[in-house]
Amino acid sequence: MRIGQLARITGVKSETIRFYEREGILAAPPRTQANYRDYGPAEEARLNFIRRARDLGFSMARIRELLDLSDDADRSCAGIDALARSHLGEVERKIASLEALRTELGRMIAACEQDTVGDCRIIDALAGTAEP
Amino acid sequence: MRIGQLARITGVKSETIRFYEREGILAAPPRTQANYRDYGPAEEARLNFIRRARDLGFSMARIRELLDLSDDADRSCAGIDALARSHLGEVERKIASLEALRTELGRMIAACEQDTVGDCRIIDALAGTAEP
DNA sequence: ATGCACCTTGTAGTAACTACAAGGTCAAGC
DNA sequence: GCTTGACCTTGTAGTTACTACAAGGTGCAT
Repeated sequence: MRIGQLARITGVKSETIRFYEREGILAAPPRTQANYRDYGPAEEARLNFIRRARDLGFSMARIRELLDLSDDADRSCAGIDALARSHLGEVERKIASLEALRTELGRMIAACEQDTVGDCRIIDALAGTAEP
Repeated sequence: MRIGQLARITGVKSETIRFYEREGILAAPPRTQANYRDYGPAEEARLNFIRRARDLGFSMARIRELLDLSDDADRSCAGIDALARSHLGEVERKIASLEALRTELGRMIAACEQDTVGDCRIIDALAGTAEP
């Protein structure tokens, strides 16, 4: 598959795909005899992963770490464990925040259905005590 | 509370707080007689909201919309409903992605505990079919 | 043989910060 | 009373993660 089709399928612009390749987050694919990048389903999956992880607010550095978990098959369990645990913590915090937001949005929609506007506590949904 | 303390409490730099004020996402607070910005708990909550929403990958534009839901008390239920529903959809998609990621990270940690490295399917966790 | 998708390198724009400089005010501590 | 640190302003410039476009070239289908 060429870059244009991969771009259409994943919703990532061709230029962004080449950018990811330059950044080393997406390996340089084989080339056709015409020097076109030739992508397969593995690259498609990896690109979808990157795009979704970015959408979830993970930085490129963090995504690189996550991808390393995937790439370094011959890695020590201790290393994998520590990194996976740290990512798991971040993921769980994000889930908790999003669930609070979901609850509040659901509450507002329900109130609207009964035509009782109600007060909006959407800020409170995410405004728990701060910790970086 | 002055800007420095708010910055310490929320983990948002003073310069970023002023930036949010310039951008109109955080209202200009009252000033002390010394012309210092004077923040209260409401601003703290709003700032925590903004910071967390950014961390979850919401754009400033999207955050502005969410805050509008909170600010415009005298808004039509139809308008609130449509906007809340659209945000709810995005939130639910994000939760689903994060839950897949959580499951896979948990699986890797569990495998490591038994010293059976196992294969990493972390990419598959987020690489479902694409839709922008 | 025309047009479109691809190739390269390079520059520049965007969003959302982040940093720092210059020049000034305010108030607490020595 | 004077220094020090936190604040004020305006302004410029750097960072990350793209996004866009230009110039000049290749491959290939119609």
